[in-house]
Amino acid sequence: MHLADPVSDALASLGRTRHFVNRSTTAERVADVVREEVTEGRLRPGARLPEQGLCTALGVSRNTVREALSQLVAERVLVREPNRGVFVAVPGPADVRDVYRARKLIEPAAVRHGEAFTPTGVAMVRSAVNEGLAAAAVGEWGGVATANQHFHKALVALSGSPRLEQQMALLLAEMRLVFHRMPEVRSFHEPYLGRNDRICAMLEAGERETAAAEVAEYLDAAQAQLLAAYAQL
Amino acid sequence: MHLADPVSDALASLGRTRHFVNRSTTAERVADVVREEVTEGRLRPGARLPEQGLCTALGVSRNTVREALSQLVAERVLVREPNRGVFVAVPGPADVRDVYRARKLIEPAAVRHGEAFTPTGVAMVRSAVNEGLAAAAVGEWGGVATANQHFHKALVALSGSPRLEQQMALLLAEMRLVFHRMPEVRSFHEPYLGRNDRICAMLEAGERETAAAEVAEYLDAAQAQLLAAYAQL
DNA sequence: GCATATTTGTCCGTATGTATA
DNA sequence: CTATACATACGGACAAATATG
Repeated sequence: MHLADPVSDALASLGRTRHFVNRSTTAERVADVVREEVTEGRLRPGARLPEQGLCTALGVSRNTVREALSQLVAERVLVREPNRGVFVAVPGPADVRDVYRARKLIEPAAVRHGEAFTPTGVAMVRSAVNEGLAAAAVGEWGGVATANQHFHKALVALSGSPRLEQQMALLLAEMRLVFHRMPEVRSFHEPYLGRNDRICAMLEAGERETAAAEVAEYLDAAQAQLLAAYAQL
Repeated sequence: MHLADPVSDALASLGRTRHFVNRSTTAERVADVVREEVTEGRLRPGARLPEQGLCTALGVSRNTVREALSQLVAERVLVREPNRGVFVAVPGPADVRDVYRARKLIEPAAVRHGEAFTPTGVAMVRSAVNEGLAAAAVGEWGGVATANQHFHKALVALSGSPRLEQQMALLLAEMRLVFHRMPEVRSFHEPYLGRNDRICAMLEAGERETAAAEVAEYLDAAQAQLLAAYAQL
């Protein structure tokens, strides 16, 4: 089975640890495994996930698999086509536009009015910026992409709202699917390293208003670049 | 069973319609029924939902029930306590604060910068305002509460983002649980009818900035009133 | 266009671990 | 502490929908 290989590599023991560490349910662990397979790009957008295949690969029952898949469908990582199965989501231009519509409301607002604008909060932003610079220095473009997500996650964390952070996590997970559809991931994030640094410096200087405006402009540019890439696809 | 009565009243036929109208899966329909039972207040916060009881009441299998319950847990309508079962969520003061934290970022931003600020979008807001006034005129305070939710839903719809609208729907569902914990629901929404009308008038006049500021103040007042009510509880 | 095989959606029975009276 | 109730997870079964030859 074409998808059994990467999946079975990544888990080895799901039911085995059940008796020792029952820190979560089996379905949750299955969902975690599949989610990581998707976000890491080993399961590409459009890939089919047959229930039976996952059962044998993961060594769990079909009921458990179905529960995990339902959860991931709710997270928009997978989509369910009735009586046909579940597939890795394939975000189109309309999805990109809507994700950025939501981000352009949430991120600047969190920067501008967030209640968690504290030294530690800003330090988290700085940490993400440095993580990106370090990854770029050694040419790890996958690491740059991850650091970029941490950057935007840290921006929303300035809101101080766990619910908004969770929503942002879903939007960023969708963004990973968008990037996995593109051929040139390496060069995409690099231009934004400098912008991240500048925005972070504004935050460290307490200039929230200008930082928020810069974030909005940043998101506009990123969206335009992505849609342009989609057009040539 | 103490919870079988209201549930069994509300459905009558779940599996029966399966052969005729298969518009959605059984799990989805079960989730819809339970969600409505909760939002309508027939299942109160803290109520327990035993899987077996739901099975017999709804005439579906445990697998289907578990799938539906998982979905509602993801929506924060229910909470799962490992190996103990699922319960209707009991939002505390911290939840109220966080829901309003998120709303105070999203709603004013949607009013201020939303891409769907159109005559039809504003008309939806006006429609919700009128719905509330009509319900209040005949003393239907439950209808006033529902109309109020439609009002805030319409505000976020001005963003033009389906994803933000869905997120808002989750937040409003949590708010219903908050209201169901309070004894005086009737009088709570009434003072806001006038504010809704004023905000709508500002939108109709194109004064988005002042409307957004008014929405922010509105939300602050509502949060304070709710937390005060929680303190005397 | 039709017959067949595959997969989903759903149900049932059962075993085991956990929490509570 | 025992016993009961329940959640968790498994495996098997079948009809219906879909895909395939």
